[in-house]
Amino acid sequence: MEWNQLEYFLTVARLQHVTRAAEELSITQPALSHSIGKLEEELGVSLFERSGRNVQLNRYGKVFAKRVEAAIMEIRKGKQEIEELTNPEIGTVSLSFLHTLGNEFIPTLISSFRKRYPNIHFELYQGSNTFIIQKLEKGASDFCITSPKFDGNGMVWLPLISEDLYVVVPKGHKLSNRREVDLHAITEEPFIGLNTSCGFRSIYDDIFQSVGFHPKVAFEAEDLSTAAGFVSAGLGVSLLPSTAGLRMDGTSWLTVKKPICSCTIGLAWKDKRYLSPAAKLFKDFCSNHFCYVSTED
DNA sequence: CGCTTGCATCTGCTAATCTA
DNA sequence: TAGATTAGCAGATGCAAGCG
Repeated sequence: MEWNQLEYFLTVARLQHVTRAAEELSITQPALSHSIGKLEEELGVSLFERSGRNVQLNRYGKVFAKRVEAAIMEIRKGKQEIEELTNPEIGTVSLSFLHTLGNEFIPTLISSFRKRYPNIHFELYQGSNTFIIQKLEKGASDFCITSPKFDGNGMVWLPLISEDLYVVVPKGHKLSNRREVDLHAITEEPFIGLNTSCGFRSIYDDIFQSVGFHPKVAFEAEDLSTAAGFVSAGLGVSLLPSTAGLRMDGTSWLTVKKPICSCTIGLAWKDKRYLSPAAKLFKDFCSNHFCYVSTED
């Protein structure tokens, strides 16, 4: 059974006229008649009711036509999907990212990219560090944008930008009038931390370990904005990046004089996994767009 | 192992024939 | 007489065997 036999069959079924079907298919009428005959022979049943010059689908033909139509539609859809995936101009990039990057960083990045490649679309997933890394591991995302750096298990991580971290205190706190402080200034303060599902947790753990003390954790929040909200409510102090949306009323942001506190946001992907041309374009775009950071690392 | 050759099969053509 | 079917032919393609 050949693809063209099925197309010939559907054309005759649609037009109910062998000669007109042959004209539409740009073959001779006998060739079409022969092809239909061979198909019927292979199936072991007649597909058409022939009365004189009229050809009409019989009940076998109707059943078969329904299935052939569905199969041809599926194959066409498959071809189209592959075309979309492999054509960089009309492809899709699947990207997962941390909650806190959704306010400004990701929209700005995607907006810049789409100015250059307007026909490339994005599938976006937003969640905790654990969630987005799982998405990448399972192949549900082409990339994830996260912090801190993670590698191993066949992952590649490209640093994009570095963000300074600030000591955040409630307005009216004894430190709130200071512009900068040493990290040791919050040794005895109730600290609003983050739970381990948040990637940022390991960043401040490393920083506190490097300075030789552990903060007195009062609460562990799920994400950065919740932590900022707790500080705003006067429940403690925290150490946070100056990400858009975190600078709430009722908080003061103090530069950390010692040690240098920063975090790097990067793009991660699986090294050996196939990347569509559209995904490669996005990776190259990120690499060029943020090259000043990449070259520093 | 790779290239060539010959046979078999398939597809589509024209011409002839059949049928309503 | 128009349109469908059949017969026979040519070209294209696939496959297996033979050869270097």
